Amino acid sequence: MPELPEAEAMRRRIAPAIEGRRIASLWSGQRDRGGWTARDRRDLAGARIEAVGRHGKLVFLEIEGGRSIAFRLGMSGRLVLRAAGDVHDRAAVELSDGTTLVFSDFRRFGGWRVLHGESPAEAFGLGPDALSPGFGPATLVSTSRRSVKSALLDQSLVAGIGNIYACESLFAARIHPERKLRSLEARERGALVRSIRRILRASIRRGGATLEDYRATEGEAGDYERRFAVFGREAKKCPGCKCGGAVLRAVEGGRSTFFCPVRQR
DNA sequence: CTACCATCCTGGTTGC
DNA sequence: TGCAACCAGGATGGTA
Repeated sequence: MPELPEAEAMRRRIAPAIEGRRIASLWSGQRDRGGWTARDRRDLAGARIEAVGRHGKLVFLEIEGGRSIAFRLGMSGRLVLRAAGDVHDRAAVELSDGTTLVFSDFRRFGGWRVLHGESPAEAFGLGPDALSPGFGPATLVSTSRRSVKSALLDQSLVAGIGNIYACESLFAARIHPERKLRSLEARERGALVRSIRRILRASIRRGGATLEDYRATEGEAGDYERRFAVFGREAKKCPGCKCGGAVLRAVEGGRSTFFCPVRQR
């Protein structure tokens, strides 16, 4: 559920307390024994965290010496500053000043990895971040027969877009989610990229979205979900135009897609 | 190549 | 009322 805007909101929330500090110790919960190797613990003790970065939905600690700890948030992952010990807490990084960064993930779809020299994007096979200059209309030029919706969810093509923002961006760009990627015209690719950028930025401005599984109860919750045009709004009136249609829900690859069949062609 | 399926996991919801 | 079945969702790996 945390997509790019939620990951960015988390990054911004935790960064000031972490950047420039040193790692004191690494903790993991009972069910994640082995989550840190002996080598990790040895190598990272005392190491300085230079920055908190993000690429797509990945949030990572950049550590001196070209190392990093990358957290993939999955469905319900959160990074919060508090003492570790809740049943859903999976890992924690304790800093020398007493601050603790906790990775809590009650659905356990997320995970974390320590990287030595490799960039997080490389390690996880991610395409360009959706808000970076590396992502543009050219990224969407393709011969692929798959749908534009499934392409947007492919993190190796473009990183950061999940089900929510794929639906919202396609609605904004007036493109039907089941269109084949290869069928998009140049102006549609341009419109889609602009919609993606605009919506992701707008959500970041509001602190991301907060819903169901992903509740930022331990931090300040964003409220961008109130701005959703189609996501989770099945059978409700299509907003933003006078088509008079209702939002439909279709299932593709076991995943819900929300769209307006009148507005999106 | 692509579409589909099950898998991981848990809490909330639905059905009996 | 109580409990079991079912469902959602991101990523992955397997199969048709």
